This record gives sequence, structure tokens and C-alpha cells, in this order.
Amino acid sequence: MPKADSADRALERLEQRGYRLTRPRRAVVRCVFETGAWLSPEEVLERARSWCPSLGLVTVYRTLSLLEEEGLVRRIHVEPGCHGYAPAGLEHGHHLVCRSCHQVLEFPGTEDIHPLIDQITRQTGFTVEDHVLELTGRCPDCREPDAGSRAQAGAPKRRDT
Amino acid sequence: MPKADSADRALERLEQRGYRLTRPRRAVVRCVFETGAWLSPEEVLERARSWCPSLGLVTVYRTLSLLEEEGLVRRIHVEPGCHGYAPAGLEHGHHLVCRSCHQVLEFPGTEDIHPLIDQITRQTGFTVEDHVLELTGRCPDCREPDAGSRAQAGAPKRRDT
DNA sequence: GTCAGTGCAAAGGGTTTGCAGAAAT
DNA sequence: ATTTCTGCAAACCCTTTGCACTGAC
Repeated sequence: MPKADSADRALERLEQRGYRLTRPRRAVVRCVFETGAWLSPEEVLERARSWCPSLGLVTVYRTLSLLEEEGLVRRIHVEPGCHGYAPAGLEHGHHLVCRSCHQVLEFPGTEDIHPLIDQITRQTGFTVEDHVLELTGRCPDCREPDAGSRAQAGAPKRRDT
Repeated sequence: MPKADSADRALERLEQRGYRLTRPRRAVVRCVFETGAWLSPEEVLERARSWCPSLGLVTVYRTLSLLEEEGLVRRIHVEPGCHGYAPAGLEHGHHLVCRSCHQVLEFPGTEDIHPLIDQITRQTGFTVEDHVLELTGRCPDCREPDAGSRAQAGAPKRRDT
């Protein structure tokens, strides 16, 4: 998986849209895209500071919002506290979130729940316009009891719940 | 749909669990269960005050947390701002939320997405332990352009997005 | 050189906590 | 009478805003 590439693609996209590629932006983009896990703004700050020590939390918020507007990053709902940010790949992916290491897998599959949606539409009369499907569980690495003992560079941060 | 009944059932449950049935609690429970819509804590306060004028926001928060712990109410994710509370009926219902009037329908159907979950498990190695499925759309009443013109007592509050 | 972008400090909103008084059992 | 529960005020997040300075173009 060429994570660095998708970071570069995101930066390119920002440039095309007329945004300046500043050091803080590069740092935030890098750290969001080079992790397979969702990150809180605070976590982004921590990590991105290794690329841009002067980085402030405010800029992290502003950059994440920007990335979200541009569809490059997706805000997901995670308990507790709610907001986590994960790189956005697919059009309307669903999220598969590891409870232990916060790894996020995005997968397509809007079609898979369409039968369900159709059935609901018929039964209730609701017009379904949007949906959120988030699956939580354990990734293969975190399923083993001793998981997390091998810390790899760029490995999703552990924060057991 | 016997909404008042489910409010009573919730109260009964609290009593069984050893909690005191105070006026503020009755008020909060009533207003959550007698609305078909999700409510923010602030909205709960407003409404519940008609039953208990002295009610404070703090108590609303505490009562909602209590109800959530007891599984009587479910916190759902709604943008913007995130937290909305809806009565919890079924074991693990999914939510069908009207964008316009905030009506919430809970429906069973965990089975419906099990094929999807199985498929994902096979493909990714994740063990899926939990899932959130929230559908957003328009309820039959809000689909018509002139929707909302008929205000019924206890009708979901309109707050168009 | 210009203007977008940054960082700081401070404001803002939602949520939680400490504590004395009120009320349910 | 006892003990839980409540409401107020204040503390505490997390997030946004105002403003002068910095740096990308």
C-alpha cells in the first residue's frame, strides 16, 4: 500500500485547488495519510510536530477541516469524544475500525446495504438519502492476546478500550 | 404505538434498579419517550421543563447518561454537534433519522447486514464486534414540500438542515 | 511584494464536577 | 432520618475566532 503516494496525491490536489503547500499542511497531510489509523486532532498535532515543530493545534484543526472539505479526509464517529479523522479513499466507503489500535479500513460496498435500504424504504416510506455504516472490532494483529508488542514505524497507535 | 407506555416501562425499570423516581427523572423520561425524534440535551431541557420547571441542564445530562447506561436510551451520532438521544427499544436497532423533523425510527435487522459482515471478516481478517448503521433521509411527512405545516402535540420538532 | 496561511491568546459552546440544600424512600 | 438526587456555580474539555506576523508564490 503506497501510503506516501496518497499523501502526495492529496498535496497535489490541494495545490491544484489553489491552496499553498506550506510546511504545516504538508506535515498534517503526511501524518494523516501515513497512518492506517484514525487520529484525533491532538494526535495529529503530536505526530505532525516531528515534521513541523512550530505547528499549533489551531492549524491542525484548520487543515483537517480543509482536507475534509476537499474530501481528502473523512471524519468518523468514535467513542468516546466523537471525532476522529481518517484518510478518505473511496467515494462513500464504510469504515472498519479496530477497537484496539485504531486502524481504519475503508471499504466500498454501498451496494451491499442497498437491498436493506430498499426494504426499509418500502416498509417505512422514508426516503433514505444517506447512511453511515461503521464496523468496530479487532484487526488481525490485535486479535492475538500479545498484540501490540511489536511496534512498527507508522504502526497504528494503541489505545485499548 | 404506546409511547406513554414505554415511558412508564422505563420508569419502572429505573425503580427496579433501585433508582429514585424523582420529578426531574420522570420529566426527562417522559419527554424522551413521548417524542419520536431524537433530542439534544438542550432540547430535552426545554421540553422537560413543562413537567418540571425547576429542572436544570445538569440533571438532564445526568439523567440521560443514566438512561443510556441502563440501555433505555440510545445516543446517536448526528451532525452537526454530534450527540442526540433517542429512546432505545430493540436490542440492537439501527436508526432511521429524518433530516427534517428529526424523527427517529428504530428497526431491527442486525441479520440484514450479517452477510456483509461475514464477507468483510473473510476478506480482511477483522473480527467485527459491533456496528453502527444510521440511515438519514426524509420521513413520509417531510417529503412533501409543505411538510411541517401541521403541528401535532408531541410531533417531532422541525429543524430543517 | 502580496496575500494566504500561521500561531498565539482569548472567546465560545458543550459537558462534567463540587458542594450545600431538597426530596424520595 | 437517611441517603440519593438536584441545582447552582465553576471548572474543564474541545473547537473556533481575532489579530498581527510569517512565509509561499
